[in-house]
Amino acid sequence: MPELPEVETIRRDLDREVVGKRIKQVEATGTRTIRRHKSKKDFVAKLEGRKITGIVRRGKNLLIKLDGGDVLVIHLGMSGQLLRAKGPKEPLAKHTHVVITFTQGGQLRYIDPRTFGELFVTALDGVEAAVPELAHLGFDPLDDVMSWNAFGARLTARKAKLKALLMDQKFIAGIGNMYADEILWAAGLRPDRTSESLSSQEVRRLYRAMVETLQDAIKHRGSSLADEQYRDLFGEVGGYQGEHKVYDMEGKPCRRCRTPIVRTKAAGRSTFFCQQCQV
DNA sequence: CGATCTACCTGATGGC
DNA sequence: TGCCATCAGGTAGATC
Repeated sequence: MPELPEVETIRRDLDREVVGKRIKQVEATGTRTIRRHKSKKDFVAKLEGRKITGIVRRGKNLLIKLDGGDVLVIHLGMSGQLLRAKGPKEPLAKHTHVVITFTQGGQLRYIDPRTFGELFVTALDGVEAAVPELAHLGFDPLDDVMSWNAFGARLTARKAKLKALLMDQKFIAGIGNMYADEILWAAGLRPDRTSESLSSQEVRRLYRAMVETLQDAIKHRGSSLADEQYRDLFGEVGGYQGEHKVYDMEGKPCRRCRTPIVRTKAAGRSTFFCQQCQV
């Protein structure tokens, strides 16, 4: 569910809310969410007593830096939520898998119905190389600013369909199914265009569309769809779903040309686009 | 190398 | 009201 704008929104919330706090107690229910650890005990022991010193985002991953040299890596998968709770008296939501209680009071809770997400603690030193998912990440569309020429060269080096390429974390880090569609609409490019077929003008349009769409989505604190599964740290829904031009808009008139938005499959995923003004 | 499928899970939705 | 199929924001791994 959560893509770059949602993860970045949570990162900023965590930056304000938990940095500087010390972990008093950790409860983990079940083992699937912490599957990289050999035991629940091992996971808990690496967290208890540690102070949170900073929060970094790498693609869709959150890195919670701890004093003592470790880092808590969190990926929310399709349905993961990080929620702040005032204390243990607040009722536990169904599918709560990890509860972190701070010495200063308050809790951080991890909820995940589908359990595709995970949490693990590892050494901060060399983490980007040691964890394959981080080591293989491509450039960050917002942090790693590059020239249109450089972006075009990367596109030409790969000969993939644009939709698949935008979602490929090894190429660009952080874009998923929903924002890939929104970016391609903003760029006026069909999802099945191949990356090496773009004119220099189209390369510029794609780059601008990518940066502006993601920045705009962060400004609106991300997208919560009909199920309102995505929530920020405080349990609030995002606002960018109201700005969607194509995603989940099958049959609705295109905002540029009034042609009904169509739904297809691309890269194995539901894909929405305008047949008229995406070329 | 890229494209396509499967698996991992629970829950919501729509057709009958 | 129930049952079944399908779909869902992600990703890794197998296969062609």
